[in-house]
Amino acid sequence: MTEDAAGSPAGRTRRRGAALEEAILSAAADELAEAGYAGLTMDRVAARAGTNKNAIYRRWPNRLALGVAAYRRLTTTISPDDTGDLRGDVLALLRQANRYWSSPQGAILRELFAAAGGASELLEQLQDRSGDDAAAPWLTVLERALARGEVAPEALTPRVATVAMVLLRNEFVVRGVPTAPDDVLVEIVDEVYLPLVRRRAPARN
Amino acid sequence: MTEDAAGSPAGRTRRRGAALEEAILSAAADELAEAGYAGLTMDRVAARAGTNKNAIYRRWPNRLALGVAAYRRLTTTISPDDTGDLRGDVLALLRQANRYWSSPQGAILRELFAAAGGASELLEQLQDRSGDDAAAPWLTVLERALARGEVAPEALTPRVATVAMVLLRNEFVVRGVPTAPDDVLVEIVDEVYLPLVRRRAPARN
DNA sequence: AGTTTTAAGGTACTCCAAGTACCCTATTTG
DNA sequence: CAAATAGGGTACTTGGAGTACCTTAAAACT
Repeated sequence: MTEDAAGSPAGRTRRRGAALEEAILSAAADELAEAGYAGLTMDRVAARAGTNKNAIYRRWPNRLALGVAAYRRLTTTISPDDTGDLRGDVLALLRQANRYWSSPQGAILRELFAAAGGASELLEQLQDRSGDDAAAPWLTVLERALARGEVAPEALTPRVATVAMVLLRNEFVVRGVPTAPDDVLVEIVDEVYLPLVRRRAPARN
Repeated sequence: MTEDAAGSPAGRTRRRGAALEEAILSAAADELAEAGYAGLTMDRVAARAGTNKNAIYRRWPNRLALGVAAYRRLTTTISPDDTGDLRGDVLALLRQANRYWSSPQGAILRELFAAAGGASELLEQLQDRSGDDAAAPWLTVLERALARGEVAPEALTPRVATVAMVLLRNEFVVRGVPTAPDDVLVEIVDEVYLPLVRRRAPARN
């Protein structure tokens, strides 16, 4: 939470450019955090930033674009634990993902995904958290496991590496659960992910 | 497309109950098909059904609920081909799914999913097409393959059976593509699905 | 048949928020 | 110091969801 209206508009020099943009984004992020995307209104963002809607619309074409931009500053990075074995690492990562999507921030992310509904330019900006970039920790975990001989080398592709995460996201999208029960995570890991990535008999065909 | 306003309101006996409900749903489905969920307005549905908003709100609590109800009558069922081998069956099924999600109906489904955004009661009603019911054709295909000795028996669970479909849906949700390129489907099948379901070395742990 | 109850029809309204228009003024640029 | 740029203030339009309320047709009841 930053300061509310940044003091009385009288006693402050008029902000421009980057400074104002900062203030708007910051206000929008605060509003997002408090009320979610559904509760993000342009009037309130303007008021909170101590400016008006014009200044916002000069920078972002619409509410959604502002929402996406503001979301990016709520974001934290995740790093994979090292539990010493593949199953432990994978479960840990999946639990992190589950916690994130269950968190208020995760709820906002889901709202934005829903609102973007296929607008790829905007979805791209959200991908840091769930798209290709999110493959990195999974690949890290698999690399460690590969060194220990636990996985097949073919598993080291983004498509394969992120399967567990994708399946988990599916729970949220399709079932609308607020949080996925832990046994679902375990099931995903044991029934799908481990059998998939572990060293396996050479494919016929 | 059914008739537009069902004749002049004067020359018709006043409809009630089921008959009216039918007319509303039918009008809503037509509107959905023409304008998508985004373009579905209560006023227009009412006008098209030759009634008024009250009659609608007496039956559905809000626009989304009406949209979901109307969607269900746009829906067609899919049946798995039998190409004779597992890879062919799976690819065929996945291509069907891709075509569906790329179709206008698929676009509507995606809009509704987005608008429902976690309202489980409504999501449930959409699951016929993408949730557990959709597992049935995959299980059928796997059963056939099991009989031929192509897959491991552990693969016959909904979670495992639907992995390919879930991965494909993910492409739509995360990337916002209007349609998934065929090589993505092939990749999903060859890199993930087949290695997963095929008879495999017993898991160590 | 007449009476009561139920639900449809008609219409007008409130409410809310997005996006726009305009004009005035402070700041920067040159 | 002038011109150009961009912020501030404010009021407005638009559009659609949801509501209120009254009138009237059709059922249900007796």
